[in-house]
Amino acid sequence: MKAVKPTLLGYTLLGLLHQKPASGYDLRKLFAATPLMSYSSSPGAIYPALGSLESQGLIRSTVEEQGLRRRNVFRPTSAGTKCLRTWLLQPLTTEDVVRKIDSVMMRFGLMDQVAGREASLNLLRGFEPLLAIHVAGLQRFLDDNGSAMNLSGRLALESGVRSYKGLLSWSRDAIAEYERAGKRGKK
Amino acid sequence: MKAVKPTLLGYTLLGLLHQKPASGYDLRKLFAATPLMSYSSSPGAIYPALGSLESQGLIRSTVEEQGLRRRNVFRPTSAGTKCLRTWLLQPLTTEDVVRKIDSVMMRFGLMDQVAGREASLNLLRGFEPLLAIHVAGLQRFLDDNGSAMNLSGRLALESGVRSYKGLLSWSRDAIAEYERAGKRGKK
DNA sequence: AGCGCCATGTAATGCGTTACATGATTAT
DNA sequence: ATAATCATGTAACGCATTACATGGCGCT
Repeated sequence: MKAVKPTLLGYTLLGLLHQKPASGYDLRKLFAATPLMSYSSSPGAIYPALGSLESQGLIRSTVEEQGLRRRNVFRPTSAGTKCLRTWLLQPLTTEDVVRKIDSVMMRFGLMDQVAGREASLNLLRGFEPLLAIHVAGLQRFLDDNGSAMNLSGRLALESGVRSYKGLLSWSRDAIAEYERAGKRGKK
Repeated sequence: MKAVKPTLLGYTLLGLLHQKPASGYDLRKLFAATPLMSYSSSPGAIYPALGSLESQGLIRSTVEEQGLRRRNVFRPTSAGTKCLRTWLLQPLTTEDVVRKIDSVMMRFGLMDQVAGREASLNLLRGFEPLLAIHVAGLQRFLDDNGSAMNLSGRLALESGVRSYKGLLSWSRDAIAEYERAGKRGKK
């Protein structure tokens, strides 16, 4: 078995297709219409990415001619779904928190549908302590070096610290929300 | 005169060199030691970027052999400083706010040293209303579509909204801080 | 007949990442 | 002596961006 490792965009497409089969054009519209992500809806990004997923056997396309123009509708293969799950369920690393937040949030956003609520809650429970550690480190750096920096530099750094603090409190709220939803579900 | 347009990393290096001349290795250490940015300290990023800046005439290198090993110390040329200022003082666009926040924050962080406090405050004053508009748009999308999304998807979106809200309130605090500092300075 | 949208792509370009490579110098 | 650190790079690779290209369909 060969190593198959889509890019973040690839995984994202895979996740979206898992939620609902779609054509390249559908996906482009989706990217353009939702603030979900920082991706561009450019065809030069999406069509090649779909092509590469298909050539790796992770998605399959079927042509639909339903009265209108020809549409190339993609859906994940079982290998694709498996690959997606593996990516989603991968344990979180410090590196993920420090430099790949986008990827983490994307994984989380797709998680419910593909891997279930248990898994989502699990991810959050791993996320929170890693965030707490990182926030503490940033705060420490700011305390140590802030006074030696010029105002705009210090404020820029502060904005980064705040943003991680916000994420930390978000993660706590999100855990609480899952726990509430879980209780309701079991009643 | 040819068009000279460094990348974000290039501008960042230019800004750091404006604050203090440094060698490639110094810069790598700086990137590794400070949480300032999301960049990697990999030599494969920094040395080529420095090379390209040099070949564009934006920085110049002088070899220093002060008792130790050979060090290639870079500093901006006057063209480099001018180019940096132009980038910093460029008006903010909606696009910047929606998809290039990193670049905006980097510009702000470097601003005091290169363009003065007036300019920093000016940037913030342009930033705040653009942020407010964007936050309103995100909130609107969330209100309209939130109930139709699954829990993890909605929470992921919420985290994005919160993060922009945090940035908005940061920008207000930062403006206030500049105004206080300005008053103190003029007394 | 012509304009604009639907739908799919390709080509050129440039950038960062990872990994590899080299040599000189200080510490143990 | 040899390991670690200083200091500089190069090569291969993959990826996204921008811009261009094509053709069918629907409206006016």
